[in-house]
Order: sequence, then structure tokens, then C-alpha cells
Amino acid sequence: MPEPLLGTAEPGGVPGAAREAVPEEAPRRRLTGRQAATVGSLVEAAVAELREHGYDGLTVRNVARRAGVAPATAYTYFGSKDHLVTEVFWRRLRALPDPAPGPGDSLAARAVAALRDVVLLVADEPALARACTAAMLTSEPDVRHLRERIGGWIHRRLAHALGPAAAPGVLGALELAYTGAMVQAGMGHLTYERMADRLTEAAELICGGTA
Amino acid sequence: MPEPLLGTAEPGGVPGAAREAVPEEAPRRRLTGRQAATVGSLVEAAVAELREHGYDGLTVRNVARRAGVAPATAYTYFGSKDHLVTEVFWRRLRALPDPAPGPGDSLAARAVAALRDVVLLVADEPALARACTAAMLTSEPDVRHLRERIGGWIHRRLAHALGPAAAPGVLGALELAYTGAMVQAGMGHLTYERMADRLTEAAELICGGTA
DNA sequence: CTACTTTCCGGACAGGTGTCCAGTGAGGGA
DNA sequence: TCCCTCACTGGACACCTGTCCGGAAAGTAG
Repeated sequence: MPEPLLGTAEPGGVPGAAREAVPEEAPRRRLTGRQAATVGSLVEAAVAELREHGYDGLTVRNVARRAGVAPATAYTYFGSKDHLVTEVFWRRLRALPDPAPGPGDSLAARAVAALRDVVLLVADEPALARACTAAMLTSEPDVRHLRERIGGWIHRRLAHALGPAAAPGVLGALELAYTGAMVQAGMGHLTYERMADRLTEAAELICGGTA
Repeated sequence: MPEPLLGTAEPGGVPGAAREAVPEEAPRRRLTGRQAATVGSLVEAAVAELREHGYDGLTVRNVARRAGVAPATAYTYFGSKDHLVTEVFWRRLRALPDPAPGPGDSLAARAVAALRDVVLLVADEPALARACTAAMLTSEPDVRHLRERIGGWIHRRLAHALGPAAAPGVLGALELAYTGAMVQAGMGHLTYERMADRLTEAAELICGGTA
């Protein structure tokens, strides 16, 4: 895997520095306009393909064809099929607004506000949601890296919602419940809506004693 | 997929009833002695292969070779690689003893007793554990079916441990936390031991208000 | 307009997956 | 004893994955 160049663009990507003697941890240069357009069309095509054929039916080659791009080009930016669909999820996450402030809310209410949107983010597109869940659980390094970003993002979102006063165990417990909810929903036992309710209930139990 | 004959033998498989108009849901006849030996050796070989090469390095053909069996034979019993390694986990689960009674214990203590063993079941073989986690999250019908069995098994174990008096939401929340713990541990953020501690903490929070 | 770099193409490649099927051989029943 | 069933064989198949590489094409100078 020759370091898929997709650093999920973010300020701070060293432009020309940090060369040499560091085979791993790629330079992660930013994407030029054309490159960004290419990965954008790849992501869009992946979403379309996912809607039509689901995760198992998705093929990197088909996504590339749909995006009007050669397969090898797709593999330039995404190290694997799973990396591609994880990126779909990650982009949706980042588009999510911050949880409503609600300063007077209880701890549980704040936790719910932070988590519920995330679960419902893809609720109306189960095929897409299940695909993302499946892809995110892979062991490829690219996916792993993105997953850690996502995990960190959620951790910060939750921590920020709870405020500094919350007991540390509460945060961990909520993250456990959140992960469980996403995975169980991805497996189709319950709809995402019902799972969001269940997660809400769990959050209230977890925060209950600490009010 | 021509119905892998592995019904994970269990009494109660309707013998001749419920026929017709149901192409799915195979007859699920039991395995003969020789068949059982074959699948047994396949499972053993899978474990060995998993220990040596991990999930990604495991090949159905290699497992078959190791078990002294033709690849096609392996596919007769297991519809996929993931089905095979999920079966590994399922067999270990079933070998687990019932949680210690402890009649005077708190709700949280009983929940922990029921869940902790399950998390620690494969704790000393991380490669194996991660493989099982990865395999179980697949969408193949065979895996799905086995997964539902496993989910039901855990549900009953938990429900039995908590007793009939426990609030229904508590059970759901614990299941969420358990799933989250297994998945997160499978991803290697924390060791299984530490994750078991975290799950314990979550269980106490969840049961705390309901004591 | 030319030279050079970066991006992308297209196609071949080595593996793995799951499927299929004609055929072999050992065990059980008549 | 013969035969027949059924588990298993072995190898070919279609398809997908991720990798590699020579060369076309698009941009950016000079």
C-alpha cells in the first residue's frame, strides 16, 4: 500500500517540510483542486453505488467507472474499498452541526443531544449506514487511521457536551453504549430510530446516578 | 450458497413440519459422526491458523489443507471464511460455565458476573479474539444466523443473571455496553482486560440507580 | 512553443473467494 | 457378496481485490 494520499485535508499539512528518512507517516500534502474534485466524485459515486447495490455489491472498479476515473486512480486515493466507504461516513460526520447548547439541561440531556444526531445521521439510508458500519470495522491501516480520527471526534464531542465536571467513567460508559448502538443497528436487529431511543435510555441510566 | 449443512446441532429442529413455500430455512439435519469429526477438525485447524497468521492471513484453503480435507468440503459445512471463524467463537461461548450464583449480590455485581467472563473468554488470545470480532460483523446469511444465536444466548444469560425484577431498559443498556466493549476491544484501543474493567464500571453506572 | 512535472489511464498480474461438478472410495443394507 | 449411498476429492471457473508500471494528457513554467 503506497500511502494513499488522502490526508482528509486539514490545515497543518506540512507542504514541503518533513521529507526524508520517514517511510511511514506520509507527508500528507494537501490535495490540489483537481485532486479534491477527483476524490469528491469518487465519494459521490460510492454513495450512489452503495444506495443501489449495498455494501457487498459495491466494487471499487464500478465506483471508479461511475466517477469517470480509472481503477488505479481510485486506489491512489483510497487504499481499499473499506477506506473509501469509511471516508463517506467521515464526511457526513464532519458536516454535522454542533449539538444544541441548552445550558440548563441535565447531564443526560446533554449526552443525548450529542449522540442522538450521530446515530440518526444515516438513519434514513440503512443500506448506506450498514455499509459504513461494516467498512469501519476492518483492520486495514487506512481504515484504522480514519477510525481513530472518528473515535477522537466523537470523544471530543461528547466530552465537550458533558463539560469538565462529569465523572470520567461516565464518558467511557457512554462511548461503549454508543459503539454498541451503532454496531447493533448496523446489524439490522432494530432500526436506527429505535436504536437511538434505546441509546437515549441507556444514556439516562448511565448519567442518572451522577446528575 | 447451497445451505451449509452446519445447523450447529441442537434438539428442536422441526423434523417434517413447516414444509413448502419456504425456500430458505433449510431442513437442518444433524451431523453424522464422521461429519462432526470433519467440522471439528476444521474448527481446530482454523484456530491454529488464526493463532499463526491472524484473521487476514487465514485462508479457507489453508485451513482445509491443515484439517486434511479438500477445500470444497470445507465449503460444504461453512459458507464462508467468516462463518468458519464465527463458529470458533460460538463453540467457545458454549463451553463457558454459568455465572456464579451469588444470591446476595447487587444487581450490578450479577450483571458483571454474567458479562465479564464473556469478554475475558478470548482475552489471552488477542489475535483470535480480533478475528472473531471481525468475522461476526459480516453480512453473510450464515454469519447473520449464528450471530443471532449468539446474541440470544447472551441476552438470556444476562436476563437470567439479573432476574425477572430488573427494569427492561437496564438489560438493553447492558447489551449495548457489552457490544461496544467487544467491538472496541477488537479494534485494539484497549486490551480485553482493561475493557472488561471499563465494562464493569459501565455496568455499575447502569445498574446504580436501579439497585 | 517547448520542456517538465504531476496526474491519470489502461491493462496485466498474483492472489483469494465462493461455486460447480464429474468422479472416487469407504460403510451400511439387502 | 454385491451394490448403493453419501461424504469427500480435485480441479476448473468467474469474479474481486490490491499492486505495478509504461505511457498519454493536462497543468505549469521558461
